Amino acid sequence: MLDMLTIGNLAKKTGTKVQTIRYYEQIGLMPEPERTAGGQRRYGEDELDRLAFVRHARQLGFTLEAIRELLDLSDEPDRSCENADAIARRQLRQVEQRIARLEALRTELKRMVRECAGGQTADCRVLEVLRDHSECLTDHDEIGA
Amino acid sequence: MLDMLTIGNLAKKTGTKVQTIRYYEQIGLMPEPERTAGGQRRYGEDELDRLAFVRHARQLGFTLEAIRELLDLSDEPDRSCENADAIARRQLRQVEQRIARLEALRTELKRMVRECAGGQTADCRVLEVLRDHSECLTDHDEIGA
DNA sequence: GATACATCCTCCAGCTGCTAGAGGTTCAAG
DNA sequence: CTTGAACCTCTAGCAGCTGGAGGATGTATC
Repeated sequence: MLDMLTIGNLAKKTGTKVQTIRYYEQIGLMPEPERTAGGQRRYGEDELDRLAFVRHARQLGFTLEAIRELLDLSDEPDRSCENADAIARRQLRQVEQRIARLEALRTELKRMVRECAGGQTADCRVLEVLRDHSECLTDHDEIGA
Repeated sequence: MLDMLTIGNLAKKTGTKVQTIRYYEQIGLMPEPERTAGGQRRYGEDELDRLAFVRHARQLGFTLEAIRELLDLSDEPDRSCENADAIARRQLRQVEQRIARLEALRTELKRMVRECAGGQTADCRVLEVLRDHSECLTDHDEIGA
């Protein structure tokens, strides 16, 4: 019980909010930790490592579902790492698609901003381009990032 | 009443889902349209233009809040277009930040995938990197896209 | 022991931007 | 006049958290 962390300290060490940790527990991404007699959570090294893993994967843009898979794989050290590799490749593909899409947006936004002469909204290029899709040069058909 | 559109036809013309149009009405982004005696929505040109504007701005990644501002500006043709310009610039900055961030992720993911030798999960580079943040070369501190 | 007060607890609601479904009504064509 | 597609309202759900209310606990100090 010496090196046990409160949820607040665990949060600090991993750069996570307290509520987020409880949320991860609720959805089964983090295990139910030990509790004090009074019902407060206490965490050990294992949980610290696990949460660090989760956070790091989140920073790399993995979904919680993908992280769940990675954690499961990580728990079975004898299996082939094919699966983990596939998940990472999939993530890489998604990131590349998002970059391509955002680059198209950037082009269009830059053009809008560049052409704005700064007069009245009646002649604003920004608003005009938004009004008339046919003025766009790039493809940006899907919505979202 | 001749050239009035049903919600379904408006949806088709703008590439929007019917529910989404009703949602936009609910949050005040689209006006309450005329109704038939039986209570069905009927749309005219103005609404078609407005929805096209909204959809186009969404495709360019503007938030609904930003779109609301742009629509308000668009309704006041005499005012300076400074504000519209500022909104577009802000959007451009955000897109550029997201690109920079995703590029850092791409670098890291590529490295992970490249180094994976295809053995067992115990030695998997993908999992190892996720476990140990210090192995990362790039900054990717914020979460999300 | 008593007290103070930071931190913890659970539960619930809300964020963005839609999307889906249940259960019922209206419209237009034949 | 009947059929059937499209419409209506209402509610709930998705990801991934975040915040707050209202109350209990843990620890330091007196």
